[in-house]
Amino acid sequence: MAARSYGQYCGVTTAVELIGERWALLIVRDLLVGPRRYTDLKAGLPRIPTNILALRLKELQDAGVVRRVPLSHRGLVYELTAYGRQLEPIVLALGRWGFAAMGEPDPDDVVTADSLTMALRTAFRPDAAEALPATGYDLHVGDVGLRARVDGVALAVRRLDARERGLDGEDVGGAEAGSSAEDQGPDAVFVAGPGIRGIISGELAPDDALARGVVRVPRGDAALLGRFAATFHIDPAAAAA
Amino acid sequence: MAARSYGQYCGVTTAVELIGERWALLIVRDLLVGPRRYTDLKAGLPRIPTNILALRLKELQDAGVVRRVPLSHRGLVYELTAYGRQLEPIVLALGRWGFAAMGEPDPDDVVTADSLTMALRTAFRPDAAEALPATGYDLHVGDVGLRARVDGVALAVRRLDARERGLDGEDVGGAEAGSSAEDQGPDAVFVAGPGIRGIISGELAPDDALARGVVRVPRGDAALLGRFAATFHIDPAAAAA
DNA sequence: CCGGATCCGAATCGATACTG
DNA sequence: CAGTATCGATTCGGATCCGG
Repeated sequence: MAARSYGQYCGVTTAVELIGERWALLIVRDLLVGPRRYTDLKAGLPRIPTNILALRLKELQDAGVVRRVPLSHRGLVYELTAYGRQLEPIVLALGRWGFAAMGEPDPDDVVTADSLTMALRTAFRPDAAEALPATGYDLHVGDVGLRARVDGVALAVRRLDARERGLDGEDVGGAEAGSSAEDQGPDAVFVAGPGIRGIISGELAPDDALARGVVRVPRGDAALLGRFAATFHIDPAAAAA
Repeated sequence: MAARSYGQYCGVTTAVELIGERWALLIVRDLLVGPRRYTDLKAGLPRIPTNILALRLKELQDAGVVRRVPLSHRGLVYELTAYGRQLEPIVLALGRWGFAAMGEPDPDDVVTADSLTMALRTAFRPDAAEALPATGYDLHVGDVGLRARVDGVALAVRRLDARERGLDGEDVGGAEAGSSAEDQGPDAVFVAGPGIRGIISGELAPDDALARGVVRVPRGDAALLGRFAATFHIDPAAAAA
């Protein structure tokens, strides 16, 4: 028996031996959003030591959770195996559970695109979305920008690139440059804000104005905020505040 | 920010900070079966260092997951708070996930009463049980003895005490001494066996005969084995072997 | 830049001994 | 029973370095 084994023949014990080491489940969280290169993972986990990231990736491969895929062109990505993808409901449930214990963010806590994407998936209520017309939302939290498209019971979240994020500060909703062909612009744009922070579990405060928070719905009506709240299970009172 | 924090404002990160330390989730697993004293936990986690157990219990209390309750008579127990109990579906799902990766037990792996109880809860299919008449099963794995009573969609598992476990070796099913008033004796008695090992994720092999495994249904018919397999989602072929 | 490997001090874990 | 105290063994964190 390995020296560091828990010494029990049990499913929970086995699971914890596979994905219970420090940082491992956060790597899985980011890979649940999509395949990622080594550097992407490092950027998404700013405080992970590089040797630990390399070690965990090896261990997760040995565990059959992660696969290393060379890219046709050059470079390589890590992606979850089918077995690893089975962790999705568990990670989402853990996120929901942990969310309830979250207080105010520490001043130098960070919100990453992948953690925010998973937070949206966590909060998404397909049953609430099903009754509504398809809607797109842009979310800006710190320097992360995401576009969430809700359509029937489906949720699609993608990152906004630098051009699309160009619309910040006071002219939110004005610029339209970045919208790509297959993906119409958002029906609403949210910036930081306490209500948003509530659901998407993230607020980054690079400047004071943003820290105090704003929720703006520049291209739709205020009812969109309520729809957003219902779809993502925000406390509407907090969102309205 | 604490030096050891992951530095992210995210539900998953928060959850992992609360219950991601080594041994923590296994303490939660055992407490999901019921309140336990310090020495019970130590016995259920044979390889945990005592200082780590003490430290984790403090951390879990600070996290609001565990509560320390003085006993009226003397001594004290640890129990989960309502927030801690919300981890049950997550721990069960993790157990199911880890179960799929379990190979043969290491020779000195151990099966504890609490891990076995949680394994039964993990494998239990209320929908399969619902159609069946109420049935009791006694399970003997190594020196752990449990009585599982399946009734409608409910599953109740309790430990057999030393007297009740007295029926081992060749005279399994013979002795009836220990059955208490409110809890009729079992309809079937299972001893170790490969099929059993399959579901309940446990085999301890104190002697060779037991290691090779036996499945016996002394007081019912063989159909009980199939019923057990369905209710706890065993591979019937493996169970029959 | 990407994908790590290496080195070293700091923090944590594990084993054992001891105590109210 | 319910833990502390101590100390060596591991692991983690931070920084630097390296080959493609």
